[in-house]
Amino acid sequence: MPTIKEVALLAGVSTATVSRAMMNPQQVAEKTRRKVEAAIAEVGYSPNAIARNLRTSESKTIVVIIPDIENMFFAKIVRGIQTIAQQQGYKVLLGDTVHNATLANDYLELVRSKQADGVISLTAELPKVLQHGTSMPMVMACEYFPDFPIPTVRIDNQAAAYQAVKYLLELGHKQIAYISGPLDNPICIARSAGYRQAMQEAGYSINELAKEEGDFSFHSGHAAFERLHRQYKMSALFCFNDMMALGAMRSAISLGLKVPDDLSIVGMDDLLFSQYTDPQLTTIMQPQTLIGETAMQILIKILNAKTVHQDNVLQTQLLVRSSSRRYQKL
Amino acid sequence: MPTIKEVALLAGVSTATVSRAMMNPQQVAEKTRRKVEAAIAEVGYSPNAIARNLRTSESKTIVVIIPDIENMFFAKIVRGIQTIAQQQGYKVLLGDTVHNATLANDYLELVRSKQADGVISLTAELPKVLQHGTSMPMVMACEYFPDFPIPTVRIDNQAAAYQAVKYLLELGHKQIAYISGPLDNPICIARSAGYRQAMQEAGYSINELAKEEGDFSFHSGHAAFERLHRQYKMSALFCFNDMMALGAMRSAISLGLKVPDDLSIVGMDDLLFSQYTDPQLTTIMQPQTLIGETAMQILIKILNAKTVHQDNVLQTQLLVRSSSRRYQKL
DNA sequence: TAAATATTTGTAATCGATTGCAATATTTTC
DNA sequence: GAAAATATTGCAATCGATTACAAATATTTA
Repeated sequence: MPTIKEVALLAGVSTATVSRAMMNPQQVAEKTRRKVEAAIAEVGYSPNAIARNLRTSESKTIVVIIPDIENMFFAKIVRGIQTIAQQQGYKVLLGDTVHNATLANDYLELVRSKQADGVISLTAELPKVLQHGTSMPMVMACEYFPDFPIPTVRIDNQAAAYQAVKYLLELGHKQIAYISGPLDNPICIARSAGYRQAMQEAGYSINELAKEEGDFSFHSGHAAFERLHRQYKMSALFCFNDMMALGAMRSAISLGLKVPDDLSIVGMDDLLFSQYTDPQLTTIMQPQTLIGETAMQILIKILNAKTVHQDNVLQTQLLVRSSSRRYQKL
Repeated sequence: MPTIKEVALLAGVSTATVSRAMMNPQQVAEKTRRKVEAAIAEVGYSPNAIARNLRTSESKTIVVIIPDIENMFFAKIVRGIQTIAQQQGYKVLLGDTVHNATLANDYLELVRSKQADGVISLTAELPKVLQHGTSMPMVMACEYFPDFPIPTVRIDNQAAAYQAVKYLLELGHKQIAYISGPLDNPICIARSAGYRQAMQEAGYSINELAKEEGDFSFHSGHAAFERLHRQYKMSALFCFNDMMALGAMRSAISLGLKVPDDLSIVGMDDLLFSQYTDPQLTTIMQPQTLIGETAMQILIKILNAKTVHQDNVLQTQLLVRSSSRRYQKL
């Protein structure tokens, strides 16, 4: 790999001039610049970004930490991030943690070690960060830590769950079960609270058997429904995300239930596929692209001005499709 | 951010010793090492990887270039790559190109500029590489350049398509249409050849109207089928991937067709969802995890030994499910 | 034409680590 | 206890760029 020195030699100038010809073309004379450019082309020079970053201590790169690349929910968010990043000249690198906090730390390491300027985390599985505090430029999207003040972009999880359950109640359902994500996850705690709020407002008591835990994956939704079906008689089901809702729906159908006649299902997210399954999935839509765009905009502000932005809460919307219907006695 | 100097000062040793205490603990005395470790902990030191990489000129990071993060096909491949990478101490960064060759080049730049040691490309949209030749450590997976000898992991695309179409022919279908990906894409060219091979072997001529072009996305499959349906009367459809097959299936159903009674559909890939749609999708399975694992293993060999490995062709398998059935006169 | 000013270029320090070599300290051997 | 062998440490060069500052050159002004 040719270095700046070889270019300088060939062009008959100093390395400083070569560097300037690339970084601030206007401050080097037309003629010299052309010589430099020719030399660059001739040797096929490409600057060593490592050396440059070491000197300038910025990499114009940000890292997005994703808990599970197989969950389609994150795809659109990433696209939103990319759109803004590209406009502002930032590269976006994705790190898939496979739900593994150690791996997440490896990606944070990229920022600590100056290989990236900031992080957007789509996962809350970040143990060490908490200990070191919020020292690095970082934005959380979707997930959040209730007690640490990291800038966050998210929805009102409790209100969204409340809306979903309220909708089912208004359809006349009384036995409403739900499939949660990991129980210790803040957004799941908030959504559970929304469920309870709606049920209690309607005067119904909370049955512990009406709840099962999943991990947001299709398979966990499938398995959770099988357990639910054995332990609790329900006419409606609310799932904390669409992947699990789709899994539960498949499970219900293969257990001989008709959706929505025997079981109404409401999910959350609004995935690409959710409107194309049979039946089409009723769901609480999250503005995925907007979440990504907003997160990146906030991160850029932090990087530029060190401004600390707080919670951004975006709107959700109930999309009624054909996986839910009015309650009917069986 | 504390540097190695501050650690050295605090521990009362030289920076060299601190460095060695981290890189080769066995060559520094027990007592000194403990002093250093204590100092590191006290100031919260974390080595600047940029500086380290500059000196060692390796980053223990590889980049995976993905054409479209919304296409679930790539998720499992990425997982396969990660599994092996992690075992070997490599970090994996993903770059989503959104089908954009310029962005792809940005990611290749990471390797040229020594921020990453190598690339696995899951896309063939890499114009500049061709000009510069295959100078960097690189493996292609799934896609390939027919004329440039980059180490590749892939399936036999022609044989796979042949197998799919042959299967439909054996079911008695004669009017078999197909939805291709981008027509200039090498794997699409190979799959088209497989289609033609099967049709011609069976003694059928090729009807140009039996073909439509998509871009591997769900929506393009949906749109392509609407065009096909207007221009060609078919009893069976082969799609070059599952995303398009699922889109086409939805389109067919919403046009009032029964699958598989009126139309048999065969896809390719075997996505997570493919076995859970209604009807379940018959497809040619690609060994996604294995593709990823193999690609990473080859890349590691290249990085270590500079060995040049050639084409690796992996096995596919026809998975017969309920979206296809024997031809029946209507 | 000389002085003043502006433009262009070069010199050398710097970013934060790693590492070859030399210097020093410790242990072993006789 | 001295010499030899070995283990530990430090000095200083180095990786490949950027950039403050100074020096050289070109341009304008009087």
